[in-house]
Amino acid sequence: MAGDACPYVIGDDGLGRWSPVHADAWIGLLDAHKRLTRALEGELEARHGLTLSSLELLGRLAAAPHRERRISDLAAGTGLSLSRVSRVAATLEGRGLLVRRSVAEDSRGVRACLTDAGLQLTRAAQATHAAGVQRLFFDRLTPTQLATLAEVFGTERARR
Amino acid sequence: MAGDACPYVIGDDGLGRWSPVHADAWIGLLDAHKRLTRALEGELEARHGLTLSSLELLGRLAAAPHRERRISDLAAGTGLSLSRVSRVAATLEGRGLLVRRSVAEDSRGVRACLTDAGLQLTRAAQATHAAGVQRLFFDRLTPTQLATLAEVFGTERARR
DNA sequence: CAAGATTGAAACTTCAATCTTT
DNA sequence: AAAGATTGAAGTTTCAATCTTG
Repeated sequence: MAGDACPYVIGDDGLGRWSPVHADAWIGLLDAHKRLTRALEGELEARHGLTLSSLELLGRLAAAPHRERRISDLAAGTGLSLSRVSRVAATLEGRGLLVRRSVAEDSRGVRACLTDAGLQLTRAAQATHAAGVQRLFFDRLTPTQLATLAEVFGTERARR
Repeated sequence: MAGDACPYVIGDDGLGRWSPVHADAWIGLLDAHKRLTRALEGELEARHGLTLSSLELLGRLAAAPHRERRISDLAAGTGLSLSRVSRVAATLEGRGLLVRRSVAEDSRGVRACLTDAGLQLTRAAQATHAAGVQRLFFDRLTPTQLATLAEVFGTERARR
């Protein structure tokens, strides 16, 4: 807890309140995330018919050796649940963007294999997405701000 | 999994790959948001049976004069859709945390009125939530980092 | 029994009617 | 016709079986 300047106070009306700085940082973070993901997801959906989850999966496949990965590896790598990966993969397979094949050494396993059409769409969607992130996020940061964000959230990535 | 191969960049072709700083800032932001909301929502659900959306609504009611607000005001204030507010309000009414009554001057309108039980639960849940944000977010930031985050995301709040 | 994957049921959210009132 | 609110249908995600294989 904070020592002297307790940023959180239970007011007379029973409401929790933060200092302006704390509110800007926390609520602003939530709002920014909402705005960014909505805009990026909308762009992706409109131009390529993909959700962010789909692109995350496709991107992992495109970067993988042989452009294929086990379902469980995808789940662990993305932080998505196993059932969700299974369902997204089923949808993408229905669109011909990937094919599911069994794993030779372990008959329980299933590997998702990116098709040529899938790779093509993935590249296009990644270009759209990267441009969007640049425009909506990076372009609005000063070099100093960017460095601080990387410092704060970089530890987040190292954790995984 | 291919080291830190990032699913959001174009990848092996060498096109548009982000620097480590950019990747830390953007992907770390997404990961941090996911981790924080999951932890906070889980805590809130386990201890009070509330979602973040529910608490946001209840919090607005607790802060409002007479502890009541119109459905449409709640929607506008929280950024949630009207139908979502309507459904969340129905659930909360079913639990006896609020009551819906008509608006005197405008028979189309409905106001959500916090009950005593609702106020009590709201205060408890807000204390839990605030403590969680403090512990999981603020406590991990230096004053300088906090100031920068407020600077970056504060403009986000001013926009609304 | 444990692990990999899939599926059904349920929760949450949004979109598009729908209904009532202004 | 426009605004406030609700509801039905559909999409997304999670949880809890379920099935198969090790």
